[in-house]
Amino acid sequence: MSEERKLAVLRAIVEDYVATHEPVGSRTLVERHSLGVSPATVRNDMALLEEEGLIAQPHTSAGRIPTDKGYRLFVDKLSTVRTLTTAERRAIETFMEGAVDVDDVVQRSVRVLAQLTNQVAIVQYPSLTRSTVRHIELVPLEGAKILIVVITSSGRVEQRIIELESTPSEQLVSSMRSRITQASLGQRLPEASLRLADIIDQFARPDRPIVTAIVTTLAQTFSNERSDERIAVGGTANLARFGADFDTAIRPVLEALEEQVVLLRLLGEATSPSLMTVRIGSETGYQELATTSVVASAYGSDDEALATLGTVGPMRMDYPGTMAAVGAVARYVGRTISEG
Amino acid sequence: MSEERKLAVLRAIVEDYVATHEPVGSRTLVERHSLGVSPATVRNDMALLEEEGLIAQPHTSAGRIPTDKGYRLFVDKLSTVRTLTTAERRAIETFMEGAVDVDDVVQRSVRVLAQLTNQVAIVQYPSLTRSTVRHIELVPLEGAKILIVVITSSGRVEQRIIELESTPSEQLVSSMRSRITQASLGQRLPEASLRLADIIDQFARPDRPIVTAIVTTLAQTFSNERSDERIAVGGTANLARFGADFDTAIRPVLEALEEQVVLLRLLGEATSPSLMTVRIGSETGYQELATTSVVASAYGSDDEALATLGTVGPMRMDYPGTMAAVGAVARYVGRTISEG
DNA sequence: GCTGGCACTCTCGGTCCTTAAGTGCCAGTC
DNA sequence: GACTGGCACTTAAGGACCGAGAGTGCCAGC
Repeated sequence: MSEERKLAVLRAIVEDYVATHEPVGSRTLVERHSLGVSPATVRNDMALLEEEGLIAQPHTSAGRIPTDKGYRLFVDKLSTVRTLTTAERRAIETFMEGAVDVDDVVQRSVRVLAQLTNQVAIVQYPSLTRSTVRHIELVPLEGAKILIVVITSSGRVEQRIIELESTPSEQLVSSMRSRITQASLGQRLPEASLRLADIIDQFARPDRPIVTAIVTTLAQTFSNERSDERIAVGGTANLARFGADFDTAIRPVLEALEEQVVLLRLLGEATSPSLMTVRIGSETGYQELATTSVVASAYGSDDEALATLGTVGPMRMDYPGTMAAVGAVARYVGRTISEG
Repeated sequence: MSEERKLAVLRAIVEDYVATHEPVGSRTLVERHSLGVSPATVRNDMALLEEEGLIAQPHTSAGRIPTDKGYRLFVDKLSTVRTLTTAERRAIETFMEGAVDVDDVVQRSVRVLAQLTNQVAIVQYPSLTRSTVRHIELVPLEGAKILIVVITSSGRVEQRIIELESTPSEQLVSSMRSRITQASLGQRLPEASLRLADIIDQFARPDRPIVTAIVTTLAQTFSNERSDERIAVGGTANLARFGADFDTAIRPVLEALEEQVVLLRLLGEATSPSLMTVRIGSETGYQELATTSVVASAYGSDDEALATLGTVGPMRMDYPGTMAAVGAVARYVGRTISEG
């Protein structure tokens, strides 16, 4: 009894099942892969694999399919990392080049990822709370309105227009601008938000209502959780490829896609860039997604993760290919965004 | 032979079929609606309606279902306009209140529309080419970079950051700002784009490279067709309610939703606000959407349409209810956006 | 430890039949 | 002349049945 062969059998089962979408039996397995043993031997191995909970049979007389645990082992130990073909690399580049701003980068990346993987692609917009303040601008508009613009290190530009109770003098505006800049430049947004509270006292009492209004708006913008939760989704039409098991495979995914909270949990926390997460079936933590897997990766600049992106697809997916695509797009997006 | 009764029968068929999703026969029709005649009489009417192409039977021994033409007649002549319940009105208000900017308004409206109609909702972002320039700002950043901000009458804020070949003097910046403002303020974006070309000559020759760079970027931003095509989609999970006819009803819609061009054609041109379009089945112009209908309405300020929004759903939908919801949301969004 | 052989199990795809729903038409009635 | 009751006809849907095919588990032998 060879332990290696047992794992080779598991690998063969996963690969065949992913390719054919049909339970794979001992005979076809021997035919397609040169295992050098007879079907009967393979059957013995299969019995053991089944005992270990790595494969299962849908019906007594059917072939085997991998279980969550089987895929997990496959992903962890058995799969060989695939690199993208040059055609695929070029596809990413042509698709992404010409993006004019961060929003555009995100939207294009969602499309290219969906197209590469033939799955549903999800891209989280660069996190506000993780980026730093690069520039702050106050622009008086007509009336007593003022435009507040914040540019972050991730290239994101947030703007608010608010109406003040009276028109501030040019001097006051420029004084606010410089003090606000001084307090927040280079700071993480949450910290900047804290620091700003202090500067109100630095202004003359009559000016304080105006300063307060502006600082409050800024603080809100900095800690805007809504922006942190923004997500782009694409490739839903690929759900059609899941096969006909509509209720088990498609409806739950569609429902999950409508729920931002669920999506965020699926993508997971962005820790360090180039960190790849694979959640298989029940590992997603949602019972309805028991036949679904999620491949996600953080993206960002060299040292720091800005957000995450990934794909949602059937558990029986091409893991090496998907992981390669997700990784490549994440690297590309990270580079593009940190370049500006 | 009463012409009125014939139409009453058609109305009853549409209403019943929409409610039950099953072909409706003469017996059940008489039972459910008090038509005051016998099934046999209804059968005669049905035969005539079928001759006119208003209803059809899927199989010889089945009941009748409305045809495209039947729904069309129903929508045009037979349906009574429904008004929203106060609960529904309140739902719109609570959902929409607290929107911080235009993007937020659009995203919220898509959700509320999907929820009200139980269908897929589509909202086009306010058209850039249809709005006018409200404010333009040039903000020098560190290095030779400059931030260009455009605020449009629809509340949309577009911004670009470009790198100039050299740092412009403060004087030049303020001169550019005022001339650009003068040339474009209040103008439609496409017109503003044209006018800007002329102001380059007004500057001294050494400054022209910088002016040209900025003006070119602005012109691009003004005529940015990408923004004109931006669309938000929501409620895809409602596709699950279409029933089990996956290939005919769900896949085509998912595919259409991925194609912005198709979506834009479905929504149609925004002409005047409060104009409602209903496209039924083959009227959509796409063979794949033969069992699908689109209800769309333009929205905008009182006198002018900014963009369109609507829903995509099964041909067998509750037309009065959907039209009421689309109309109400369109009015609400139009009001919100034109207010600021 | 591997293999061939064999009995066993279970799904899948047809076929056949019955049931139920609905129609169209005709002759009769008000 | 318009409506109605009755009746023969059509068809889809659901259930029972059956055979074929694929695959397994196990055992005896090499």
